[in-house]
Amino acid sequence: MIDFKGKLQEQYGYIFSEGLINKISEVGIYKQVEPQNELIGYGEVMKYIPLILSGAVKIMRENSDGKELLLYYLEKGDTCAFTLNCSLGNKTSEIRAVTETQTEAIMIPFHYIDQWICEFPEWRSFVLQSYFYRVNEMIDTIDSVAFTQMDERLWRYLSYKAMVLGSTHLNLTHQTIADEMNTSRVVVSRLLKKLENQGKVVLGRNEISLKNF
DNA sequence: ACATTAAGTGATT
DNA sequence: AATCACTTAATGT
Repeated sequence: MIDFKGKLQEQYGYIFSEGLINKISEVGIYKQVEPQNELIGYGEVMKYIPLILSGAVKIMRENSDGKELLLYYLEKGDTCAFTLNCSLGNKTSEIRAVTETQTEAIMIPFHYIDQWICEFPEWRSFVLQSYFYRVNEMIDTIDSVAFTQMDERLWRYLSYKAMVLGSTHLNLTHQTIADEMNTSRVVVSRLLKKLENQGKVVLGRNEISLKNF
């Protein structure tokens, strides 16, 4: 077995007690996933909850005709509120999770969630906090989708992406952006052109660089 | 050289 | 802001 305890300590040591860290290293399964791999599909049953050690996982909502919307990213130190939601409620996944970069995670069999809530107070607050945090983040995205103009939405999307990936240089097509924002490619192209004229981005084929960031 | 894919643009709803 | 229809540019084979 790979020794992931050090990484666990590094990422979660400041919230979790020694006892909990030990417990996690015992029952957790270390996984390294390449970019663009689907972790959870729509309607699947979750058997594990992930603790992210490094990398980024994008969480998307999808409707029946394959239209998608990016909800948020999971980063190091995060866990997925939706997984908690469907594990505790014994439901299938309402979302799709795809790795954006190479990602390291520890998968914990879901029945420990409940158990540890009683045993470890810091686990309970961790679970509650990630719930709280996601609810807030989702309210932000709802606001953005419902009340914000496309140009600003696009700028926020690019900024967020740059933040998560830790780079102002993004490699993606206008079509991909359109899909993730659930709009059309033409609109994205036009707005990107506008941003370029404002000096906020530099465009290339398959690439976008953010300026004054 | 040709086909394919990404991006740019005017006109219409 | 979305869709259509078409052009132009970049890339793969």
